[in-house]
Amino acid sequence: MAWDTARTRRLLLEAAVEEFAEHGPQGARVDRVAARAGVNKERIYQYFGGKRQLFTAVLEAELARVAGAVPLTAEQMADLGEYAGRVFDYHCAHPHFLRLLAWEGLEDGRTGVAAEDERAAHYAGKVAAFAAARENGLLTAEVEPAHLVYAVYALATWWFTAPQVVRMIMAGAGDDSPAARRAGLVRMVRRLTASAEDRSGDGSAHA
Amino acid sequence: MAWDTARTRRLLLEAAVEEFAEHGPQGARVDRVAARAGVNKERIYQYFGGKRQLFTAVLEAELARVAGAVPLTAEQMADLGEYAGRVFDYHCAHPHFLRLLAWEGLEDGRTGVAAEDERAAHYAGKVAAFAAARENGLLTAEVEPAHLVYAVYALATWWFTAPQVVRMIMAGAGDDSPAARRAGLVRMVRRLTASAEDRSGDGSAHA
DNA sequence: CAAATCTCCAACTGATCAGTTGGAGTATGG
DNA sequence: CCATACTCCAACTGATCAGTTGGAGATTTG
Repeated sequence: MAWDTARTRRLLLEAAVEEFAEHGPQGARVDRVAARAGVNKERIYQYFGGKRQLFTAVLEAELARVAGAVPLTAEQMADLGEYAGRVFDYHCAHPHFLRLLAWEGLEDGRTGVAAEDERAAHYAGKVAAFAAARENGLLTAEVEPAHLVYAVYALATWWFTAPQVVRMIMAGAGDDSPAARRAGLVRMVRRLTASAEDRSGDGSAHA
Repeated sequence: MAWDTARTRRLLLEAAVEEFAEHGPQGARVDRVAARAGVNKERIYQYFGGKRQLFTAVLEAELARVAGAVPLTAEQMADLGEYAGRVFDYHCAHPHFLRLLAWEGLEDGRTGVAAEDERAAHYAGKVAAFAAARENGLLTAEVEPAHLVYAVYALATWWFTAPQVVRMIMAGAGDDSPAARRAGLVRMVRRLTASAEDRSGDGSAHA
């Protein structure tokens, strides 16, 4: 049978995403990654170099996936609430990513940030789109575009980043389903980003 | 000289806060905690039981501190933007806490949440205060009170939770000082929480 | 088909670290 | 002033784990 090194590599990377998302760069066990992949752990050193590099590879792979998955089109720009909703949906469906990001944040300073240039460019694009929308009157001028970008991501993702706190906050509330969370998120982002003209309406002008 | 066991305990706890905030429950080293405290590590097992229990003790101690530090008074309730600003200020001054919380969030599910009942009650109090303010017309009725509580904390704390992402988002922006961040935060929370009457004004009615 | 190369793996190594132990020093109570 | 109990510590132990090695088998190439 022909060798399929690409498959072995892919199996290892998939296993590593799970392992690192679950346990973080410290808690992840190289042996477990190999076992999950059904491959000898020595392959990790051949293909990736070591645990550290494997983590970076995992982060870069997931970063690439997420960047393409939730694009910010001109249409999205007209209703940022719905855009935030889609970001929320993505992370509901792929809970690994924000865990990896959280671990990266906690390691921040100790090690460099993966793929920093591409990511910086990615976010610069978002900020530029927000700034353009503000020029066109689609977006409030009361708040800095960069701060609005911050708010959209903060509101869309904090559910996943501090799940234990969210659970306690929502404990009393009646409906705490993902759908209810999403609806609240969409409404909040609309309120936050709506321009003055839109705001004169009923607050759900975009619906 | 008289024994001062309380002091030894306190030294260990302070050292442990630093160590756990920096490296997390996995990465923290018992030997390092003892060295920082200038105490033999065996004391940790006598006073706290073990690494795990020490982490819980650390979390509970910090939780107690933060709960008292940023109260939500009736006066605060009238300007939630400023309340969010004070939460932000606290975490600027005490960066340990949110790191501990982030680690707790990542461990969520694997181990129980520390002091869950007190904390749940704490957040229930916030939600109740928001609900009351809504009745009084101080707060928008468009969004669930619990979701507004979520938003205030998400917006006030995400700076610290995903510092690497925030850095990239803010890269282009001119002024990215803590003061600028705080100002943006205050304005956003006001926009988000203002009731319909307030919103008819210029958006900074609370200033 | 033989030499060179690649894939795979079990077993090993050396370092690290949580947790323990035994004993020496120090206060306290009778 | 002695018995008891508490405080402190250096050295040890056993487990875990990242990373290595040497070799067995499969594949390619000339």
